[in-house]
Amino acid sequence: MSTSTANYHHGNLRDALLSAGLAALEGPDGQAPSLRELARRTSVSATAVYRHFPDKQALDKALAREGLKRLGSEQAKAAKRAGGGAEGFAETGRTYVRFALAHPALFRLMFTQGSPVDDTGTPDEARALLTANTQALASDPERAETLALQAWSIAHGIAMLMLDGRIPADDALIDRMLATDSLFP
Amino acid sequence: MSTSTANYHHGNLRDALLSAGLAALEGPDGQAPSLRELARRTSVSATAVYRHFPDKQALDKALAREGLKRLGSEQAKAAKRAGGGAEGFAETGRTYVRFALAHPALFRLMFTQGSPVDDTGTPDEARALLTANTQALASDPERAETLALQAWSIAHGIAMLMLDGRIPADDALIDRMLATDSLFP
DNA sequence: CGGCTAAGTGAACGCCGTCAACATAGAGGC
DNA sequence: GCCTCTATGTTGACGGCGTTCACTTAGCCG
Repeated sequence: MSTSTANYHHGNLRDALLSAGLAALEGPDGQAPSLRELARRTSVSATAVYRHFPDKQALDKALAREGLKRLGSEQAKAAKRAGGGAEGFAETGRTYVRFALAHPALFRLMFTQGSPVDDTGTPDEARALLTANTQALASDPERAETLALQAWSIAHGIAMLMLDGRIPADDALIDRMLATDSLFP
Repeated sequence: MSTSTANYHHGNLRDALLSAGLAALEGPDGQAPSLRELARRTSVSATAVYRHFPDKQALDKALAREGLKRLGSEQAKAAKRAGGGAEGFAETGRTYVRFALAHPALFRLMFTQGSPVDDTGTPDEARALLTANTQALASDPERAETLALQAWSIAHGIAMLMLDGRIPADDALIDRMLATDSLFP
């Protein structure tokens, strides 16, 4: 979120709404908050929201973008902590799944929200990490791209299946499923 | 009452609602239909639905169950057509992803709907196939279970990322990503 | 044939997202 | 220093949603 400070009139509503939204998404209900609920929590009328977002979807998209940013930064931190390389790459995968389990509603929102084709050319950090890591680990660039998509898919699949209760949300299981030597010969 | 055919009174509403629901889920809007919308399409008042389902979620669950059944049967057919074995197993994966792309709203509903822990002990066909295939292909039973979850996750991940527009929904790409020799050494 | 119950109806409630019309606070030109 | 202009807020209303309640009806069973 941006850095602005003053809450002069009623406040810099945009940031306040995003904060309230992120807070609500961490709530125990696991539900995406409604626009009216967010307005209520910010002590503002529902229609005030429309001064800052054209519609609810735009608000959701902004929340999703913030979520992506956080995921990327956590992954980068984890990879660095692991010392980069293959082990760092593996750590980004584990972090991906753990992030989903730690912030289920936010994670869902991040991917429910429309395709990111509209992004401004700069890919998010998570994606950049993925590309960089796979290119470093594979010789052939085509093989690198396939590897990137495969790695993303398996992490995403594990995350989703665990969120949906299809697979036990077990930390040890995450490790076992993502063990690099049992994947990608 | 006879459970099957007649639409004497106003019809066997339950089946009619499920049919309408499945039809709506195939629609181009990619949206899950509302309870009222389904009632309208069945020429019945909204509250009539509550004679057959305790709430909307129960209706959705019934639709999800039907979707799972169809997926399982398509997978079984595909595996048989491929002659079983490793190639048959690979074919179930491809079929999984193609099913998701062919019926996006239904597929989403199938997994959005609460955990199937409440099922009656008999797992769905898709799951049974997965277990059987992996047990046949791996020696160690623990390795078989891991393999099953990994295979499920990567197929599910590809499906979801393609549905969400994160990855191009390209048939050739599905094949490339699921190529067995590039996964699972 | 008459009553019982399963299956349908309509009105109403409190949510939701959104629109149109109106209010106001603060900035900036005169 | 006042006055206007605009950005930001408010109220009220609309139609749609899921759900509850009180009511009607249709067909079976004794």
